[in-house]
Amino acid sequence: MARALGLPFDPIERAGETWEQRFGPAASMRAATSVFRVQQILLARFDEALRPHQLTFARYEVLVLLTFSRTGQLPLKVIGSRLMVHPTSVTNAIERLLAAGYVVRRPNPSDGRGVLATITPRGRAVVDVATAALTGLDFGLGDLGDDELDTLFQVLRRVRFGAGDVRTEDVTAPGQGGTMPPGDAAPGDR
Amino acid sequence: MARALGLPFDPIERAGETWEQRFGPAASMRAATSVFRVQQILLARFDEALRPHQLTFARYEVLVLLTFSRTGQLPLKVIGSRLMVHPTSVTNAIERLLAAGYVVRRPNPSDGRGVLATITPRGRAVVDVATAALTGLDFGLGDLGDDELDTLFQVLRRVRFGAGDVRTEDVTAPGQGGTMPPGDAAPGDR
DNA sequence: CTCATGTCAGCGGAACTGACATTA
DNA sequence: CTAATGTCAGTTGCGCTGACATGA
Repeated sequence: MARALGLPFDPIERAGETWEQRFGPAASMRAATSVFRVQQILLARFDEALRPHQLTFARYEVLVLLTFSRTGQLPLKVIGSRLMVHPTSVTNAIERLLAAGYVVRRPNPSDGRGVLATITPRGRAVVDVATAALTGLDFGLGDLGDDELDTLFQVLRRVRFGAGDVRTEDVTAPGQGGTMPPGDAAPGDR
Repeated sequence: MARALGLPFDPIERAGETWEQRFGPAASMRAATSVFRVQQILLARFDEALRPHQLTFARYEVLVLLTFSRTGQLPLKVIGSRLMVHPTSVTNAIERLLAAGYVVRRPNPSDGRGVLATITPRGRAVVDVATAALTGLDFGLGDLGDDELDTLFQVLRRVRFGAGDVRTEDVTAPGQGGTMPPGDAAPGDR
């Protein structure tokens, strides 16, 4: 759990005031610093909730992705590209999930180089309880209203798209997306 | 640098659609996941910009905090509480900064248990160039306007305060804060 | 041949725990 | 005495690099 600080002032706001006197506009620095701090808070909450199930948030995301596929299995490369993690991190996460009995590995019959990770019944069961734990926490964002949650998502999406997460020239317009069925073999997964 | 993905769709938006069919409202999950991804993007950008100066973002923050103090020195405990990091992490960061010649350590004359970190002229110089590098990147948030930067800060602040970063019962009201002068011996640093 | 997929060994940085010394 | 400050040793988790094997 992230330590509660209990300072009588907001350290980021305080830093922003000094920053403006010293360096100039502080809006970017304050926002970026806030992203870091909130990520730290959320990660601590998630990992605490998931630890009893021998999961970290990163591994939980892998399992959820597998449950979202039609057949409960995905090539490792798809896992990496969807979750935006390094190939070696995928290998490592799958290894841990394997040790916990949540997935099995097998060669990809349609690509001799590839490996398929398949979720097990135990894996599906732990996803259910872990998801209940996280939604019970409101994903750490229970202090925000629906409008604020959506605002947060929209603003951060602009940052993500600017970083090249998505080929924006042909992405479906926000708000009317979803014409493409979710599945495990979506075109363009690279 | 965080890998640019170039997916033809937004993986978080896609996950949110499936989530709603499977588990229910996805607003919290989408927002939380977005915070994680943006933090990853920003950290990669910052560390890339800071690496030539033998700094990480965490160590850069320590140096900036020191330049913000009147005398250029702070007890390690104050560094830890302002930057919200674990005591052993402070010790480690100071050790690295010491090795790079950016700070010196000395016993705290007014508390025999404590240690003061003092920024060196080299440290002040590297803060200037590193700050120029980061502001040149707009802290990774150049795709956002001033209004969005402020919205992001405000929304994330609600999350931070909810986590106990600040004793909200006596924090100065946002927007008219700043009555307390910035300094290195602010009351209530614990 | 090139390119893609994945593993392996190893490294760096960060956050943590528990034990401990020192001092307020 | 208790509580606070900080260090030390060690662990975990993550993200990376470089080298490599295998197969498309």
